[in-house]
Amino acid sequence: MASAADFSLGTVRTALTPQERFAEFMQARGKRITRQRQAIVDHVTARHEHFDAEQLLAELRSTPADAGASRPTVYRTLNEMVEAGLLKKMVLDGRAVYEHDYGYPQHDHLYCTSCQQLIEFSSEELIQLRNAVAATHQFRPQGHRLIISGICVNCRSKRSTSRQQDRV
Amino acid sequence: MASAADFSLGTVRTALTPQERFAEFMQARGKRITRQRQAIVDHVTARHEHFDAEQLLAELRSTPADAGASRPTVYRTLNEMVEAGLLKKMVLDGRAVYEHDYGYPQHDHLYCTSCQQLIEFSSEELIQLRNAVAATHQFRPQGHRLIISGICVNCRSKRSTSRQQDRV
DNA sequence: TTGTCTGCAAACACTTTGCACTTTT
DNA sequence: AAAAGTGCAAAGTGTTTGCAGACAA
Repeated sequence: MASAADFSLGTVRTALTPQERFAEFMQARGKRITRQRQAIVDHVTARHEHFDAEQLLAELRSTPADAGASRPTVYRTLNEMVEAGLLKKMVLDGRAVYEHDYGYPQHDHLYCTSCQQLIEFSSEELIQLRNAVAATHQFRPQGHRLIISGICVNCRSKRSTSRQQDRV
Repeated sequence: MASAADFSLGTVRTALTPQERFAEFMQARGKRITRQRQAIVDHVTARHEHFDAEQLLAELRSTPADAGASRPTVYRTLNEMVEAGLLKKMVLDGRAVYEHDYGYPQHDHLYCTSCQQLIEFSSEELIQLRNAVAATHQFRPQGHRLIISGICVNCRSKRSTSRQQDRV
């Protein structure tokens, strides 16, 4: 049977396309690649922004080509994509927000509480800090999530006009 | 009118007790200190662990002295306590978890995905890292949240017996 | 053909809200 | 007495699930 780990071309680049990886993951557990699942994976793969389930659902519906998918199917498929390692899920203001994970380097976020924009950043120091802290507590780290909330440049300037600002 | 900021005794220590601060906050906006609100604030203040709304509700109900409070009142009061700066709220696995904020130094968490335990830690370096990153993006930081998930010492040892491990 | 999917509607967990009655100030 | 609070039941979110018909392998 084929294995994704057999290849290793350089740094973060991965051997399989997200679609291939998904197919492999699904096949491995006897799940099928249906029209809906394919449409969802393709659509998500085509864009690199953060998004939530309802957004995706709406976009799929407005797409002429693929006939879209129902809400349950969208939610089910997003979960499968997270399990497959294609997407990473985070919870913001009560709803799940997804971002690409497969083939992307580890990173964290700046979250603008005024316009809800997520800005990515990576920090090698943070990883080291994380490992050091974990070691101190004899804790085995599996992952982490840092969200720095505040006001982004855009909102800082137009802040004077309309009252912005929300919870942290 | 009285102001909490008039005092400033030393480092992290605060002048008013949580109860006093809450009372001041409420008075300032014409809200009353009812039996229920008092019971909730007292109960929460008496313990320093992390907790969620349902837990608190159950504890209040099982407490003989105060007759407890209804679910809506518990939720309403928790929100008020967060607004008053007494509690900090974070969302974990779908529900809100609260911890003391007033008079406590900034800290972050290690989260055991096996037993759901939260372990606190503080890191001055993290604050600096945060500010440096924010500065790079001309972002005005208002707060941050770092959660390192993994397996705690206890679960690491008893891990062999029953299969643990969950999502990040 | 067989077993997995889909979509619908209903169920869910957590949290908030409308409203009549109660309580604090 | 006046204003704000409480509790109940109901409404809301966002997300999941049972099930009968639809479809991929």
